[in-house]
Amino acid sequence: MSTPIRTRFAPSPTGFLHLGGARTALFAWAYARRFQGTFVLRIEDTDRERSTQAATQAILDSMAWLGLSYDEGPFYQMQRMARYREVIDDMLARGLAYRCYMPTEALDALREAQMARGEKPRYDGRWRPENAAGKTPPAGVAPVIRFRNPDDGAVAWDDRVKGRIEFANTELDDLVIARPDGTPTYNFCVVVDDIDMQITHVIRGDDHVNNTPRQINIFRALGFEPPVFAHVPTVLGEDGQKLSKRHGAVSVTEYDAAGYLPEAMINFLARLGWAHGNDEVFSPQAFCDWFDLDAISPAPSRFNTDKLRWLNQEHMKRLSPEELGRRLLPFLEKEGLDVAAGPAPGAVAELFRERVATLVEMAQAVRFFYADVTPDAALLAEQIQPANHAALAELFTAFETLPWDRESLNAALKDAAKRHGLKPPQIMMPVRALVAGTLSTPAIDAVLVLLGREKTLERVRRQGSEVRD
RNA sequence: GUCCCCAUCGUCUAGAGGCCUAGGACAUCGCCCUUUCACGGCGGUAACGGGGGUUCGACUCCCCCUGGGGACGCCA
Repeated sequence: MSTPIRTRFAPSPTGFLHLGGARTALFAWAYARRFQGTFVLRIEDTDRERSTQAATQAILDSMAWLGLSYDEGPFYQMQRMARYREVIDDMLARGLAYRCYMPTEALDALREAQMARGEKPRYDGRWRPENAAGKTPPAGVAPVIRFRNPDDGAVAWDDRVKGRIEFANTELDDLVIARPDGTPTYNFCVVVDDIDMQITHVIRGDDHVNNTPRQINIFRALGFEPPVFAHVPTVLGEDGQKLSKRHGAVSVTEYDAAGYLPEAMINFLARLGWAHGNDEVFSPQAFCDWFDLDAISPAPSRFNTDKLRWLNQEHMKRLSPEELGRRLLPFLEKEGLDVAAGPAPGAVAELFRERVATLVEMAQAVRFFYADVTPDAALLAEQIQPANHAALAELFTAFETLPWDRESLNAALKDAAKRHGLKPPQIMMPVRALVAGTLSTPAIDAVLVLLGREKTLERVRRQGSEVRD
């Protein structure tokens, strides 16, 4: 019996949850689900300047929308201060950490000088106990606390997605684990939290690989073996550049608002850097059943809207009409439509799901079922001409009494055309223009059935009054 | 600058030394279906960055180059 798996997602609430973060969360969540493990949510809010409650809420909302449910948490690092101080005091007492009185200006100058010499900028250890003997702390400088990193040897780990990675300890310096005001810093909190929360697998963005050796050193100093690490590659924008605001939508909530289905989003994000043979369209459940760390590609991948749109349509096609209608409902309301005044959203959605890629597009396309349309005058003039006046007039009269079903409507449409020597489109297109205000609709008989006799007659009579003259 | 990582069609990817005449998907192009727009069906264009090894045999393993990305904070 192997130890139960515990993964975590640890965002810092300094902004919305972006696509890269969402995919990282997805992988950590799926891995826990796959092996009946525990998924922990931890909010890393030690940066008081930039952390906001609004950002925390946005992250929570995004995860809820995607269905990434957590088993423990959310834990907030700001509420764990006492614990961090306890560990820091212990490290100080055991000589694993020390106070450094170097002013930030001096540090900046040091770094600049090192860069100028072509060296990697890093702290020189001047306040290490062995170097500081005899030095008196300058007055008025509140010290930071630094972790005493090993001087030699190497730190290595077998990354589950990147393979073996090794860093020489000489590349690392003594990092600050507590600021002058006593608040602990990221690399330190992460280690204490991962130990306390018994995290077995750290799945995070690969912008953290450089932090990993430092964290491993802290784990060991504290007497713990580090967890398994899996660094997932970056999600780039469509242009191959790092994701940023100028790429348009980068927040997952924007995809919710744009009418994407969460299951499509999960499907898309999952396929970025991961594959299960040639499977392209699958459910969140299937993903959890198939997912494993070793199958993650080590290379960064680009976001692709075309593929997301295609996947979204595929998932819309897989939903039952009723369910799709339920998903569509809020978008109809957002369009300002009175849903009660028209056909059931499910019936409409079933008719339109093969022609649009998002729920927003669908809500816009089905607008004419729920609100009056004012066809463009030029469109009407183009569609309604002397040649089809008589046929249309005859058809509209038939509309008053024929059984209101597809078969009857279709027959009436064709008969009217035939009797006047017209081709079916010559009669169907004007009807489309009249009732929908556009020439591009599903089969017109199906549209009319849903629209209903009353509204149909109302529209053809009012808009097409000239036909009867 | 230093360190770390990465490298298959335009894009996402399959590929664990012979199964590769490199497969799938999106996008794109053509044809078919069609009462519009879609959907769907069929077909096409399109890739192993370069150079060295290792091997009977490299997309697959090793090295170098090139090209990308990331890190170097009292941010996370």
